[in-house]
Amino acid sequence: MTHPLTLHLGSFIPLSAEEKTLLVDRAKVRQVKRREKILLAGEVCQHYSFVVEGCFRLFGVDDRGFEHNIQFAAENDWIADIGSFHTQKPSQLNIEALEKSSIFQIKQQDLYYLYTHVPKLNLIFKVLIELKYIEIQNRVLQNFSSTAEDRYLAFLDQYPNLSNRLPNTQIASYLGITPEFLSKIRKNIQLRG
Amino acid sequence: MTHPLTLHLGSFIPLSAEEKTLLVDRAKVRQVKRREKILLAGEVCQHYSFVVEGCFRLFGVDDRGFEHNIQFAAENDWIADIGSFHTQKPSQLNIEALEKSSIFQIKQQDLYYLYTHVPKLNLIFKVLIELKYIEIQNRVLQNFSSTAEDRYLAFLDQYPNLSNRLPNTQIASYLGITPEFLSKIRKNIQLRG
DNA sequence: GTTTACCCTTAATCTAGTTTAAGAAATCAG
DNA sequence: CTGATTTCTTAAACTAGATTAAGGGTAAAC
Repeated sequence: MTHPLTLHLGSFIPLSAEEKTLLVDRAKVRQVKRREKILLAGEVCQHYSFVVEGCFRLFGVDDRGFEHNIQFAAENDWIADIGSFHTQKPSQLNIEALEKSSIFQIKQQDLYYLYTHVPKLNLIFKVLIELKYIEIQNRVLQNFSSTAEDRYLAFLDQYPNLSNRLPNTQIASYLGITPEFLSKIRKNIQLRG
Repeated sequence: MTHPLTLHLGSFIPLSAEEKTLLVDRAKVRQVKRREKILLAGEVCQHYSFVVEGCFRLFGVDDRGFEHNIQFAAENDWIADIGSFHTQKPSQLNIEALEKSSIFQIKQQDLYYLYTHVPKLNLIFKVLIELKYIEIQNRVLQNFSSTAEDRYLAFLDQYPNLSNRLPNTQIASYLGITPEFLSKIRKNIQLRG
């Protein structure tokens, strides 16, 4: 009855039954396997994806082939390469499921159709992008807090539910350190705390 | 005659004479001295500022008192703590003029007034935020490109005009290295190139 | 339900970047 | 124009974090 997507978007500004129908008709459900990628670097990001269940990572690969996690998204969060989606230029990033997941996807053309037929979505998605902007800016700030240990503690604080759920390799990649060094940090914290 | 602000915003979507008037009435010109701060950490960011002339930096201060530049903004660019502006929560960041500057400022309440009276500004500012999002995401990606030298070369590429204009201390703070190490990098590049 | 692939930890060695210091060069305000 | 402040460079000693390697543990998949 209550569609997860209308429930989520309606929490910003209430939506009429009509508006909900327009929305639901353009959101396609999709099951994603663990390790499956829903965006490959080189492709244009064609969808905004809303996570109903599971967990994803947005990551880039550097010149030397190392992966770097930029962002995680779990239940009730959105994931997309916002840059590629809006410019329709190839993405430099990948989006991969870290767990078996279930998502709703809205295609770029459909979102722009919805923008004109449900004008309040313009406002809602402006707010969503603002929130994502704040998230990524906090990430830049967090990277400043000098030591890797400080950054790890900040990560624990910010994602208490994800820290038990994600493998250390993924957390290390997010923090910009090696898994080995994350092990060292954990040991040091244990010895003291 | 052609106001810098309407010229800039009109380049996204043309504005009527009436819309221009509404806009210009709510944009206050301001002269800013070198070193003067237009946002202090702890304050709420009350303005979007459009740079007509001069140059600004957005920066945070870490636990140990070190400053870290997140973003620069020169002519025809906007600067604000988007997070603080939209949530109306205290900012963790500062905005400081790196040169004697001239700007137009729009207050938060005025921008929201304009959103309702000039609806297309909703769309224009959504695009502006998208562009800022892409800029900061590229910054996160750039920080991945392994060595500090690579990051410096990427910086030169991305801001060819700013690299001659900014002191090395500011560039080093943006790259996340010490000015001393930036000197070393420059020397190494010279010895080879 | 077991085999295979992934994941975590520890430790030794190594390196990119920091710190400290100090003199030379450039820039700014009066 | 000039003194004062900021900025740039060099170099030596130091440290946070990477790399490599290797053994044991855990969870996924057939």
